[in-house]
Amino acid sequence: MSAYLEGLNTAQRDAVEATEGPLLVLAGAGTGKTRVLTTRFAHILLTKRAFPNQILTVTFTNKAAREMRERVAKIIGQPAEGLWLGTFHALGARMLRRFADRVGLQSNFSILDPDDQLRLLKQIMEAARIDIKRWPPKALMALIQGWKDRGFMPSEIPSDQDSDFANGKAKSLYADYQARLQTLNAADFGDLLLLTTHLLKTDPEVLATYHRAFRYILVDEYQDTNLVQYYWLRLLAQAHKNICCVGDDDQSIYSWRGAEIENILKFERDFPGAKIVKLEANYRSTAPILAAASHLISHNESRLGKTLHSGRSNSAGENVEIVALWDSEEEARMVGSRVEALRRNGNSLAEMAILVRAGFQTRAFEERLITLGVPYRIVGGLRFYERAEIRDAIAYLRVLAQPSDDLAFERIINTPKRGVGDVSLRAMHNKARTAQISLYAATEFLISSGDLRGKLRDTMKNFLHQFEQWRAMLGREGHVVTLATLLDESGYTAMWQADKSPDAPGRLENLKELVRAIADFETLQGFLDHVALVMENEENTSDAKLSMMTLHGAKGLEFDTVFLPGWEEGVFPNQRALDEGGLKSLEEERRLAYVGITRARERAIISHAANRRIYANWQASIPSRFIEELPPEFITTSGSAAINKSKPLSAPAQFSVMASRPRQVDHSNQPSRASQARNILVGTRVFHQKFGYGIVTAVEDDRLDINFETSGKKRVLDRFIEKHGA
DNA sequence: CTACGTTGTTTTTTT
DNA sequence: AACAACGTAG
Repeated sequence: MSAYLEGLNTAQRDAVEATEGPLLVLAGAGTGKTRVLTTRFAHILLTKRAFPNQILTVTFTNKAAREMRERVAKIIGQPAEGLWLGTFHALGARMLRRFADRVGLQSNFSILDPDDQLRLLKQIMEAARIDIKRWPPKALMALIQGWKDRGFMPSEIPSDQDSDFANGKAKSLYADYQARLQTLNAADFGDLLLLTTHLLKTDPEVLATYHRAFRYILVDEYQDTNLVQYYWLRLLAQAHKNICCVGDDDQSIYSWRGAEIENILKFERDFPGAKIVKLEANYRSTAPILAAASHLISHNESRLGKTLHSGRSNSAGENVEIVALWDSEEEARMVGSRVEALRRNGNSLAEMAILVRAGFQTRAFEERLITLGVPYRIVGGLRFYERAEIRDAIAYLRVLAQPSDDLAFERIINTPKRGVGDVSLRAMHNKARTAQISLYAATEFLISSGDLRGKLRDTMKNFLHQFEQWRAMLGREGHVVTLATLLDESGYTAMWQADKSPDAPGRLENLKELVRAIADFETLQGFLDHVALVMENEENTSDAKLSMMTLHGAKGLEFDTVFLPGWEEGVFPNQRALDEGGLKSLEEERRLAYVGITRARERAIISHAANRRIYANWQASIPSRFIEELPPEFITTSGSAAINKSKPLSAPAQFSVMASRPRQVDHSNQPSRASQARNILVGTRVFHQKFGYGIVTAVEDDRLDINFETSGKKRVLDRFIEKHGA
């Protein structure tokens, strides 16, 4: 047997070796899915079934694509270049650029981000005299996205999929929007797939081109595909039928973004003669964690049904913990002290994560971790390319690359301030509309025609002249120098230098980083594509930090220790999801819980609080139904608000009383051991529930002066502190 | 054009 | 409660 096949289990090897015909690999969490995918890729190459560029490999995230590329390179022993390996959108863009003229675009079309889309839609709605207050543009954007996700061009929307948005005008607004995109020479994310699919469907030449190109197709995370992606794949696979989809129906958590769990559930029907391989041996987690996850997910109806079993030789481990707390603050304290305890036992922060259902939950933990001085990072906050200064700089580049990019032009025409107000801008818009030209061209026209007068005329003339110089420079000296020059000469850098807000220096730093980043790209177009499609920030992962993120953000990751707080009805399962999607959503929430638990290698700590602050006021909450769905023999329950079944501690009464006055406990931050023997001297390192760690600087009876590490000097009563250093 | 007051919003968001 | 986005006044 070939070396690369060794070490695979039987199912994995089956999945690798079944190269011909359709194959669905149902890969449970932690069963070696990526390994199978990359080994399969290598196997096809090494058995000489295809050349590297004849394999189409599709992922959802850039991260997954990158990982795959690295692993493939390792196996084939050379840098994996010229491959068709990337995200659906990146590959779609690549195809669309090649055949752009067939859908009325030029191959250098811009890719709009959601922000641009929204502004454009707003303009279109205003032009159609639609009341934006009554019909929010955001809703239209969602509607159009939904249509695109399902593969409908404006003319193809079936009547039962139409909407009564804006009294039934949605469809025609969608058509207006598409027409507008075409004149702007732009495409949105949805178009990258919608238009390529349309081409594959209607243009035999395009279809034949790619049938010739791809002999094998590999798809990752198939459970997350939406309808267009499914059509796209089916059209491409038609010729050779060698399509291998890897996925896990139990980890489908993006239905609200158009993902169709049906795609994976009906794979056999879609691809006749399909083979199915199930990967069920989990190499990641301990037996109790697997048991908990499996038991929980078995409550779902619509699933293909896999049973994970441990493939680990040392699968014994701690039970999954359920900790019942009084309120969200106590929950944060519990997590904080557990983190510290684990750390003292030699566990790295890099191997711990707090996974929450919704972003607002991170706040309590952040506060606590800051107090304790525990380094953490929030994964999935504002991304580099979403920052205002970066988007501005990129808008400059977009206008440079394509003067007709009106959205970019509009963004920067008055940034920094050039005295262009509503009135002037409207004049430009008017000209552009009536003459069917771009804003850039319209401005040019208004300058030479003399419609633009006085100071503004000079400013604009200079502005456009600058662009021409930069464009000349781009050809002469390349994009790196040009960007740096442009930022200075346009006055953009100066604008932030003059800004005295505290985040201005950081923004300038970001701009420098952007100039550094652009150097990695050969062409300006290449960079702009990267920016549009690979929106992510490389973070220095050098120092170990605890990770905090949403459950959605955690998919595909794993940690030794996973904290799963907020398992309360309403929060998780999320009430709004339940209201909107009923049973289907409940099942998706349950899959989310499954994803959360299966992130853990060694221990999972689930918690819930009896009281939680929602917006302004406190609300009593009850434990999540998911907790009852865990197997009792593999869980251990504890915590101050635990309902102790052995003692008759009438829980409901306790809840109702306390729920009415939750603040009462909130401020009684009593340390747990208030009456321990005191032996505190000047210089002792102590801990205070509210202020964190500090050194005692003076002692006076029961009062202590303490210099706290994070909150400075304070005088506190000695019963509020704990000696540290146990 | 900017500043201030009012209003609405607050689940998840791979591209 | 907190904050962003929007509209109106200066």
